[in-house]
Amino acid sequence: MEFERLYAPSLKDLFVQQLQDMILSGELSVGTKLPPERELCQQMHVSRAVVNSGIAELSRQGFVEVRPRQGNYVADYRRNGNMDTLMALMHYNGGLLAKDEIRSILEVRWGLEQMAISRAVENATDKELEALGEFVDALGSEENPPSPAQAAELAFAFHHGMTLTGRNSILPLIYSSFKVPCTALWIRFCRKYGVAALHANVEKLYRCLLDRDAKGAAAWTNDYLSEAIS
Amino acid sequence: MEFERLYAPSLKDLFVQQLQDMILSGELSVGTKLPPERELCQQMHVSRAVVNSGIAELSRQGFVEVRPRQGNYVADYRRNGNMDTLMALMHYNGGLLAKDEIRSILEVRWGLEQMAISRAVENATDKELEALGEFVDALGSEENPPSPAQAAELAFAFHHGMTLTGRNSILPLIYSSFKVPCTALWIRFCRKYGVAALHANVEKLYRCLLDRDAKGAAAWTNDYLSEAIS
DNA sequence: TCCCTTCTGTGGTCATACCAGTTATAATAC
DNA sequence: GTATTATAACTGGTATGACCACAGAAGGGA
Repeated sequence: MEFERLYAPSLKDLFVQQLQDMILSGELSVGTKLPPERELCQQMHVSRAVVNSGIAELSRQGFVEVRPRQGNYVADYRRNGNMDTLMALMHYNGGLLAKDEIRSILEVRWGLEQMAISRAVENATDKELEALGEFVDALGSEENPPSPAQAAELAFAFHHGMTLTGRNSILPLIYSSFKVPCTALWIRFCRKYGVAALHANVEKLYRCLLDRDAKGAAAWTNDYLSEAIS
Repeated sequence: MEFERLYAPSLKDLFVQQLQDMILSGELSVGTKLPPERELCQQMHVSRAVVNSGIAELSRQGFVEVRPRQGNYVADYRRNGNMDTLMALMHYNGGLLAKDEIRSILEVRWGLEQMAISRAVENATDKELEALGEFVDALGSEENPPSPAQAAELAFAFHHGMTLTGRNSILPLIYSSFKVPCTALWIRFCRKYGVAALHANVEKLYRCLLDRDAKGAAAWTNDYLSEAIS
């Protein structure tokens, strides 16, 4: 018996979702001026605070451009979007990603991964590497075999931990921003090839780190990600 | 005569800033439990709505962890932060960046830039490249020489446009997230070496794109960024 | 024709009130 | 005395309504 976690959406959430639907489905095209907030309130039977905070969230996600005292406009989220836009797009598709987006994410990860590895090989202390090993062990644990979701979480913890050892203060922040899409892909990977395959992959990378083998790690990245991209 | 743009901070902004100060200065250490929102209201003489929305923003920025119906805790922003954290840190320092952070940003840009270039060389259409040329021209315009701020804006538009030509839907989103720190660094660069130097740099990259010269572009990245890092 | 004033509409902000879940405590049954 | 259950207090979550400041249009006067 497994029960999914319940989530009670607030009026604001519903408002945001409805506008996302309308924008992403093309019902509201880029550049369209939205009705005034007061009008939206009346039509949707909510207070203005709901609409206002909802619009603010949509603005953060790059779907709407707010021009104070002029009006709200549908923005070009493909062009001016940010990481939050990506999250919203993923959530909109129910956590699923289109093939094209998967490729894009893996390409970006390839770039970041290479840098993270080279920095980690150079700068990580033995103690830090030891701490990383615990994630690898947990991932391959036989008495407590992790579920795909837990495995993805552990893999993320490992990679994130690796970025922390690299003496680059920005990389962990970016990696954190990427947490949702990354774990989604790892879960996908586990369902397809099994948790053991993910463990083997991570362990191979971990060995390279322990051996301070930058070339091997880079080669691993190439193999693993180029395979996954195709 | 130059007048800076005025900003009228709201109560929420002031609240957020004060807590950022206290956290970043170490007055509130990681893990500390904040007083209940109602108590903060009384002490700071504002309504709970101000405190609540301010805490929500701090939570987005990774400075505070909200545990509903339990309390608010100071979070480990170095470990669990995201891009918003970086923005907040920059803003906190008045747009200035520490040497270490500059190096970090340039390193990350190095990784992303290489990917963006290789993708653009492969996929950009002639028409798209032509459109990019306008940014280069504007950057080097003699009748309307841009100010450092405008030049940085143009350089960003060029690089961002380049990512758009690469048929990778994620890269532009990341690049947009990076807009603030990137432009800050370009402004710094212009003040140091002049707008013309930035123009020369961008034009060199543009030539490589026109010639579909991936190697040359990669070499340019290495030269330009490794020089800037040191 | 131009400029100034006035008015209307817009989003920005805030204080209040109520809701729901957590936790500690006290009462109860065994 | 201990375990269990009911209760109350406290916490953050949310919705509402009202007021504010500014942009832009409309109108009147020089």
